[in-house]
Amino acid sequence: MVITRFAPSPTGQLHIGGARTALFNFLYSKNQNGKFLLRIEDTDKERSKKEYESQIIDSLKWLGITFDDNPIYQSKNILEHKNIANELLKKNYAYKCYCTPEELDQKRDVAKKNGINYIYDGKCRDAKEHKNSQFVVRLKVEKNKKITLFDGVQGDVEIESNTIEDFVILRSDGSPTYNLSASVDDKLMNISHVIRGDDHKINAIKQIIIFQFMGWKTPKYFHIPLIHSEEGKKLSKRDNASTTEDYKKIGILPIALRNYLLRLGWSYKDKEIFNDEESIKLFNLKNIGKSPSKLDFERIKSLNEYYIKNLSETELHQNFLNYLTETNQKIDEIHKKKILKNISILKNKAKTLQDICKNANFIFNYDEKLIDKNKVINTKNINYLKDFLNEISKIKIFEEKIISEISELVLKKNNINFKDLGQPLRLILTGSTQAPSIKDIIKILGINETIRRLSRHI
RNA sequence: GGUCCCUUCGUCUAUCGGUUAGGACACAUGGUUUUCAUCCAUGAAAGAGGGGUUCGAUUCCCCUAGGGACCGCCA
Repeated sequence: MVITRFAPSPTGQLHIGGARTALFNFLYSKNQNGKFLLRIEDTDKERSKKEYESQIIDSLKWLGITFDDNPIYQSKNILEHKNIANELLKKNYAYKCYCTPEELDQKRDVAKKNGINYIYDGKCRDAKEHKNSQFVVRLKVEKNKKITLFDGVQGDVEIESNTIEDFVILRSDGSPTYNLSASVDDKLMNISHVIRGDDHKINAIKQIIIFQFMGWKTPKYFHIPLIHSEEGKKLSKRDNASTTEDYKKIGILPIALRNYLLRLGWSYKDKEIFNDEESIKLFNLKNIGKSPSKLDFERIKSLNEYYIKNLSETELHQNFLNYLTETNQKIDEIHKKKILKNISILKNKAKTLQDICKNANFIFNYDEKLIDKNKVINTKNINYLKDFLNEISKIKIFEEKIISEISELVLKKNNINFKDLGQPLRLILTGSTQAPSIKDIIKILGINETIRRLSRHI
C-alpha cells in the first residue's frame, strides 16, 4: 500500500514550497488509494510552536489537503529513536565521539581559512571509552563505498561515501538528531514514498545508510526541485508572498492556489485547469520536472480570476464568506448581504476577493466631497444630466429596460453619444471612472440612492 | 572550497531522434462591449555555447558557461 507523509517542523508558517510538497504527497496517496500522514517534527523545542502547528494544518485544510490519521509527533517517538541509536552503537555501526563543539568549530575555521572542505575527521572512531565525559553518537559511515540514491525524479544519484561525514545521530544531551528520527519514523510509519524538496537529497543518502545498517527496506524517494522567488533566488520568509497566509490575505481562492501549485513542476499534457477530483485522478510522479521553477504572481492572479469568473454563484459566495471570516474583516450584515446579492456584477473586474471588496467600495464608502464638481460638470453636460435626473425621478422601481429607455430619450433629445452622458453619471454616482455599467450601478444602488446622489450635484 | 543537481519563448511547461518546436500566463494588435474589464481573433516570442555519435539531434554522450541545493550537537 502507498503511504506518504508530510513532515513539517512547526517553526514557521506554511511555506508555499511546503504546501506544494504536501499537495504532491496528498495527491499521490489518493491517486493510489493509499494513505497520507502528517508528522510534526517538533524535536527542536526552542523553535517549535503550537500556533505554527495549527496554522500549518489549517492552511493545508484550506487547500483541501486532509490527512488520514491524527498527526504523529516526532517528539513522542524519541525513546524509539534512542533505542535504534543504541542498537547501532552495539552493532558497531556507530561510535561515541568526545570532541567538544569548540574543538570542532576550530577545525572548521581552519579548514575555511585554507579554502579546504571540512568534514568531521573521524578522530573518535576508535577512541577508548571515556568515563564521565560528554559525548555524541556518530554514525560510522563506511569508507570508499559508492552509495546510490535511486530517485524517482532525479534518477540515480551516486555519491562517494568518503564525502559523507560521520554525522551525529545522538546529541550530547542524549536526544536524537533529524536524520535518525526521520529514518526511524519513516520506518515506523511504513512510509512507501518519500516526496519532498530537493534540499533533502543529501539527507536521503544519510537516511539510506541508517536503513541499510538496520537492514530495513528503504522507501522510494522523490526529490522535487525547489521553488524560487521571482528574482530567481531561494524563496525566503522575507518575500512578501511566500506563505499560504499571504495569498489567503489578498483573496486568492484555495482552488486557484492549489491549481497553480499543482502545475508548478508538474504537468499533464496541455491541461491547465484541474479541479480537486481531476487533480487526484490525473496526478502521477513521473511527470514531475527536474528543474526548479520561479514563482509567477501574475499567473496566480490570472488563475484566480478564472476561478472567480467560473465558480458557481453559490461556490463564490461560500469562498467570499470564508475570506471575510478568515481575514477577520468586519463588515456589517447589510453590507455583506448587498455584496453577495450583487456579486455577479462586482466580480467583474476582480482578480482577487479583495478586489470584490474594493469594487463594492462605491456602495458604502461614497464620499461626495471627493467629487470635484467643477471638473465633472460643465455648462454642456449639466443640461442632459438634469434631463436624466428628471426622468429617473419619475420612476419608483429599478427595471433595466426603463433605464435604457430613459438613456435613449436623453441621448436623442440632446443629440449626444452615450459616453457623454455615461462618464459624468458614473463619476457622480461612484466617484470613479472605473465602475460597473450605469445600469448595474443603478441596480446596485437602487433608484432612491441614485436620485439622492445625483441631486447633490446637479 | 567540496559533493550533488539543473538549463526549451520574459514565466510555467509539452516534445517517448525525424514537429512549420505545441499550450498557458504576461505582452502587442484588431473585433465585440453603455466607461473600464471580460470575451473572441490574430501576432511577436525559446532549444545557453562548443564539440562529438547519427542519414538526421532540442532529444543521447563529453566539455565550457550560467543557475541552484547541501556541507550544524536545525529540521
